[in-house]
Order: sequence, then structure tokens, then C-alpha cells
Amino acid sequence: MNKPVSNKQAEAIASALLDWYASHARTLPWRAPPGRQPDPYHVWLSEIMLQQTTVATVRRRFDDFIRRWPNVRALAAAPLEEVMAAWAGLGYYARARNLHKCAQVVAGELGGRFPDTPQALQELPGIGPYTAGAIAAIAFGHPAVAMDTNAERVIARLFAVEEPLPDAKPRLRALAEALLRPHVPGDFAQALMDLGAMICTARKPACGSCPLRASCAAHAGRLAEVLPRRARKAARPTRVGDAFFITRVDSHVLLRRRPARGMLGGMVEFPSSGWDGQPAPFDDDTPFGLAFEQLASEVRHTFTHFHLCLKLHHLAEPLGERQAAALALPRGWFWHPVGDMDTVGLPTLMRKASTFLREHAP
DNA sequence: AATCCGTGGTA
DNA sequence: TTACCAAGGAT
Repeated sequence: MNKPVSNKQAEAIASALLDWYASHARTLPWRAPPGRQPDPYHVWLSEIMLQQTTVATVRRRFDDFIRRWPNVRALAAAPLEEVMAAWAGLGYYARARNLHKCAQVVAGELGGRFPDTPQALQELPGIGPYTAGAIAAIAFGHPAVAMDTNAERVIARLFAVEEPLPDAKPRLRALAEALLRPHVPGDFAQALMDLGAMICTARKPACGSCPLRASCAAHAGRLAEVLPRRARKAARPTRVGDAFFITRVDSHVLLRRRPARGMLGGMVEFPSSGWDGQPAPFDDDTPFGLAFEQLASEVRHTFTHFHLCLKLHHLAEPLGERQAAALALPRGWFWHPVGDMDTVGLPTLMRKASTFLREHAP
């Protein structure tokens, strides 16, 4: 059990944190210059992208979205398929579907303006407790904490919270709320993130450079390296599946869009079996009854909760145009130029597979 | 409440 | 190679 935070202690910690932030804040594309309010659309888009995704990755992709869709109305007006393609490679594709849905709600029902309270924000698709707090605090100056893994790590160490995550979440949030300075909630939220990203890192924290080390219980107890504790994660099994390159003599390949829900939901793929290693539709009856040859190379890819070994198959002879036209393509299947695979917006697993297509395409 | 959902970097 | 980790949310 942790002692409650005194006002004096909270003030000392918060002021040290905010002082440090004033001179060490990271400059990021979605942040406003000092003294200016950021665009809520930029804050929202960046926060969705940053969910479980590194700043380095989002840095490379954020500007593309802003250039292409400069405001929430533009994004709402875009076809979902284009948004999914633009999101390709970022992972957690439900984020892209919810991003588009959220844009439509904001642009439509809300007149193009984002709500400014955590409660209202959390009603929107893809916005949970963290993101709601972050947008409310950063974009609107609403007194809310943004409890991401950075904030949780910093707070857990500061107060030497031994309870493992995720059970400790409510306790950590309460401690953060006790430190929150209501006059600068946006700075407070971003200061915790920047400290967690640059000083109070998950591995090898730089306690010697930390503005909070005088107040840090973990530092005093030499516990910084081992906190926060986490429940152990389950081991990842390996699954197998099959993917098929169905090519046409004029250098087109057959692709299809996956169902909206589930793994890689809504994304484009090469026609594939299921991935459970069980006899799938294509294992005993290949697509359209065509004869395939298996490639020597396999694609290995790791998802959140399993490894996948994808076996690749190709036609010995590409289909003639007349043959191809005779195929009854199910809904969502389409021919695509082999030379244009980069613009389809393939998820990474299929992008890896596509590198082997070149060797077997006409 | 426990599980599902991507990807890239790092030790 | 494996395991862990990163500005989490939905069901």
C-alpha cells in the first residue's frame, strides 16, 4: 500500500517536472509551438497513430496523412479503402476503421468540432480512457490525466508501486491525478510522456539526469530497473497457412479484401487459407481448382499473439486472359498490376509475401 | 475480465 | 532466436 500524496509533495514533484519540460520538451510534428494551441485534429490523429506505436514510426507517417487529409472533414469524405491503404504497415487496423468512423461522426453529427471533455471524447470510436484524457488535456486544456505506459511507468517508480500492471492501473491513475496541475494539464501530460520516453525509460532509466530523482521512491530503493512489474504474458504458438499467387499473362495478380473484422480486418491480401494449421478451404481444394506449385521460400511473421509461417504457392503457367475472364470472382476479389504492388496498401505480412511474387510473375 | 488485435526496434 | 516493449481500445 502506498501513502497518500501530500499537497506539498505533489507541488514539488509537479513543479520539478514542468520546469524540466520547459527546457527539454521534444519538438514533434503534431505539437504546437510553445504558447500556442495545437489543432485538435492533429492531436487526435497523432494520438490514434501513437497507440501501441513508436514515435519514430508515427513521425514517418503523420505528415502524409495531414497533407492528404488536412482536416477532419476531408478525412471523413475519403473512401474507407483509401484510408486503410494509407494506414497499411502501421498495424492494428481496427484503428484505421475507427479513425474513419470517428471522423465521420465528428464531421457529421458534431459539426466538425471535437468534443473537449474526456467523457464526450470517449464516446467516439477508437478513443479510450488514455486517448480521451490526452486530447482533452493537450488540445483543450481540460484538467485530465493521460495514462499511457509512459505515465504509468513514471508514476509506478515515483511512488514505488509494487502491484503489477494491469491491476495497478486505478492506483496509478489516482496518484497521477493527485499530481496534476490544473492550470497546465496539456504540459503536464506531455511532460510525463517525454520524461518516460527520454529519462524514465523502460530499460536503463537515466536516473542521474532525472529531475524527479530526489522525490523518487524507486530510485531511493534501487527499484527503478524492476518497476513497474507486469503480469507475465502467454507464450506465442506458431500457426501455418497458405497463400496463392494467381497471375495473369498480362502481369496482373489476383487480390482480395479480407472481412472487416478479425485479423488484418479490411486489408488486402493474396487469396489465402485460414491460419490455424487446420485443413482450410484451400488446403484440399485450391482456389478455382487450379494447379499450384509451392515455392521453396516461406514467409515468417509474428503477430501480437502468434507466429505465422505462410507457405506460398504459384501457378506454373499464368492464366490467359480468356481463362482469367472465365473465373467467377467472389465479391471483394480483384485483379491488380504486379508492377504496382506498393500502392495497394498491403499489410506487412502480405508485403513480405509480395517480394516473392516478382520471381514468379510474368 | 480475459482475449484479440500489427509492427519494428532492441537486448 | 526469443522476449519484451511502445502515446491502447474493443469486445
